[in-house]
Amino acid sequence: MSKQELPKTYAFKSTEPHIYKMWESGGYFKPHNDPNKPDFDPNVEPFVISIPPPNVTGELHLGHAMFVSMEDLMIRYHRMKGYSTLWVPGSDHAGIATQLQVEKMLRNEGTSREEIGREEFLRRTWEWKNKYGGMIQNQIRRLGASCDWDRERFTLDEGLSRAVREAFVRLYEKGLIYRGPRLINWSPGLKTAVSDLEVEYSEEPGALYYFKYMLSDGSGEYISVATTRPETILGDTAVAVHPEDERYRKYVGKTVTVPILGREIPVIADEYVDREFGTGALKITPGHDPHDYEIGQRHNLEVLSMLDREARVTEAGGPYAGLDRFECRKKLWADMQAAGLVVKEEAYTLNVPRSQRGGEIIEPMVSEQWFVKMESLAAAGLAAVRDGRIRIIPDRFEKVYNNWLENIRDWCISRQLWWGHRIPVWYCRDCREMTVEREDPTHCAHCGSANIEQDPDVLDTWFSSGLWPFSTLGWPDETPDYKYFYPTSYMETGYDILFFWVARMIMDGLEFTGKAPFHTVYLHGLIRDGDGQKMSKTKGNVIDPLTVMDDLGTDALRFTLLVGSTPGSDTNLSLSKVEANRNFANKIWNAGRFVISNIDAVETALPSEPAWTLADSWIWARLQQLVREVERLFQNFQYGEAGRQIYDFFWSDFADWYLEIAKLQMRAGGTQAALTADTLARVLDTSLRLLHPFTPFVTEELWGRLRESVLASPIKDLAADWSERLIVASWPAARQEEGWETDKQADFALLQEVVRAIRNLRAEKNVPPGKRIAAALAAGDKGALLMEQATTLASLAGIDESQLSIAETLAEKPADSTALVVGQIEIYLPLAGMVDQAEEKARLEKELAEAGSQIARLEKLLSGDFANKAPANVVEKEREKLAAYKETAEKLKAQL
RNA sequence: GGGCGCUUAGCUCAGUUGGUUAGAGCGCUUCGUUUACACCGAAGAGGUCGGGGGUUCGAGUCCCUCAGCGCCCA
Repeated sequence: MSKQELPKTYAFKSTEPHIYKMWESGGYFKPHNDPNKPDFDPNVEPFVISIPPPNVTGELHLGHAMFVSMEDLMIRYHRMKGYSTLWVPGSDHAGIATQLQVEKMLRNEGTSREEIGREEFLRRTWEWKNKYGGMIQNQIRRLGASCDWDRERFTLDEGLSRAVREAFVRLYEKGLIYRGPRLINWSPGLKTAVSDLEVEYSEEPGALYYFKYMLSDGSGEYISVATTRPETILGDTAVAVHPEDERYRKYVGKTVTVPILGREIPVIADEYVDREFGTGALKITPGHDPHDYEIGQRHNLEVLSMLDREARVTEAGGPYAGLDRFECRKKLWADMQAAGLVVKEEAYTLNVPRSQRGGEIIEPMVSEQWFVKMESLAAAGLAAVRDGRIRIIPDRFEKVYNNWLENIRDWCISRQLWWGHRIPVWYCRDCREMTVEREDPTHCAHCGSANIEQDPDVLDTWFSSGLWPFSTLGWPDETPDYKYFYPTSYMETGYDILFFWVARMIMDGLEFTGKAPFHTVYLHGLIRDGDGQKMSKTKGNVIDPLTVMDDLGTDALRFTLLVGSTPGSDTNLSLSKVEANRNFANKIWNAGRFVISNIDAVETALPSEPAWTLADSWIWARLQQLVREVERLFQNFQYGEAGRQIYDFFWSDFADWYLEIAKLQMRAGGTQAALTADTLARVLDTSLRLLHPFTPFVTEELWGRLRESVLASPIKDLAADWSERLIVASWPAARQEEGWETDKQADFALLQEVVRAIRNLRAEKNVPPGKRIAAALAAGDKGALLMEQATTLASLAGIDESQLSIAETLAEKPADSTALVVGQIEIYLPLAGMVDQAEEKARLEKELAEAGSQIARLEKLLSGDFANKAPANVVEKEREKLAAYKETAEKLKAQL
């Protein structure tokens, strides 16, 4: 018999690495049914998640910790349920972010990407990727992630690049990709176009500038116009008014003169103009404002570009050419002031477009870019959610999703960057035609010329991310993985990338594979600090998950994130919560230690006719109830609530009550001890299985020890069908109630009530904790039950069993004692010398008053419509309560 | 401007088919080192569930409305 000496405190630091290594090297993260192996069975249902790929050069933050914890929970649960489970890991090349990092490094070296050239820059970037790219994957391992690392993918891998190429060419061939000059969002700092989604709007104090647009006819009349960006006056090609605006009707069709430049531009009428805003007249700059651009299209206005790629004024700006956009604003306004064209300035809150990356002000401008036509793709995406092929959790996000897709605009996919998938388009210098092919061409497809050149731009990183669920499984090839594991099952990610990523994966999946890429989208919230503030380096409130894991353990961090969150809602994380859960991990450990030591102490085999005690039956009934609840909650994606219930069961029911009683039962020895150890082992086993998806490390470690102990003990049959490791143990099956549970639970609840009442009184009367006192109970028809539980009762309530008398009724009230009433049970504790009669009377009267008010409340309730209209079992419950209170009141009165 | 969410104990939050005495962790008070655990145990204090109205036998939970805070879209 191996007597293990387990440390008193759970040592997560030494446990976690060896457990993870055991799992990974043991192949436990791989799907048990692999389509690439000869014994593959296509009938086994797979369960698949593709990881939201972190930026390849990123560092672990709590957002990662959140999704890894959540997805690992989903994966482990399904693995234990017997699905062939696959979690595909990988990372994203993150075009802009990575390029910025490498450029920063180059700057530190005193050079730049322009200086070293494209080829060298890419070589350096790959070098950087190879050096830092593995870091985040190892940090994800520390979180316990059970993904199949052999299937790890990177968006710039050869296979995934082929997928990108295939997707682009297909869209192009279908006419869904086009190139053209359009108004796009330009990032002057990064010198690239960005998509609408990559622009964030922030409210900032600014000014509204009012000025005069003089009529060109020399009449001296003018239209007063307001703008927030005076420099764009240089690009104006019209002034618009509302067609029904009486103030301006007479000017429509005339022309006005652009200040300083002297260009004549028309006054047009358009319904878009808001008569209430500003002066009711709107300057139109089609080259630098999205709404103006549309108006310009409607009226065939000229589009002037008055800013270049660095946001400096172009030739179109005449004397201002070469000035920075903000300098120009100042100078032009000053000049206009001098020319008497200024009306006024007033304070105004601007909605400033800023780059999601870096925060600089974005300039709308016209540029030649590649776009994807979204209309048909969006319609398919909408349909998939509408008809239930895809379910979004929580469902309120379906509305957000619909709203976005219903108003979608074409997606600008070209980026003026070097790090990414290069656009597979070749331009012919001879015939000017484009060649778009799956394999790199050497000749123009139109004229055969070899004088061709590839488009210098790369694709938006999200273009490749959108293919992720199937490109990682081998698409466009029909690989065994793709055929078996695609479509995937859940897509779990933060709601902040619903549009960026989730919607695009859905559209791409439907377009390219004809299938929804997953059937369930589960969205989690953002992690904030303990006071609900967004974490940021400037605020200094960032919690580093690596530090938390170092200090408090991975299980504690995971449990905190999982239990502290509800779907779609933000989570406030504080270290005190993680500490509490570190304590929980320790509780699990110590309860486990206790159970194992008891199993090791068993010397007798189990009897053929088990005689379960009340406590045995109770804890078993509670456990089965828990299993049913957890199953129900998991099915409803309420992982947090499930975790909470397991926590409560384990700590309150199992550790606080059952373990204490088990100590007594073990003391009895023999078959009683064997039965108790058996129950301890069963309950611990099931608890660890339920907890494993939440806290994989401590449960795996402990379960291994438990299994060893059981196998080495007389109750070894219990573990006969256990797997070797908890990670692949079977998930506890929910069973139907057998009928006896309610009564046993009620009996045990009564025992608890009696114990609590006595403990309460002892504390109130300052009875020394160790002092065993006498007690006399008049228990009515509960007499038999309590007599049977006498030992337990005595032990838990600190009563000397030899001085405990339990009867149905007492002939006379024991002298010099204090009385307690629990329902129909009277409890007399002879606390000689400690009893103050007056105090005693006051206490009993207070209790009687309490009972009285309850009786009044319940009688009123039961005499009303409630008794007729509420369901019978609910009414019955209230009747029973009333009866109990009446009995209590009765007994209390007798005391007074 | 449109949409969504939140408002529950001093603090941070649970509470999803409405069931009548609203829970947890931390913090607080009192007591305690009995051979699983002081990262612990026992006992306790603490809430008109944001305001108002409605539906219902019954509302923290459903509906309307107001207020404050936050987020998304335009």
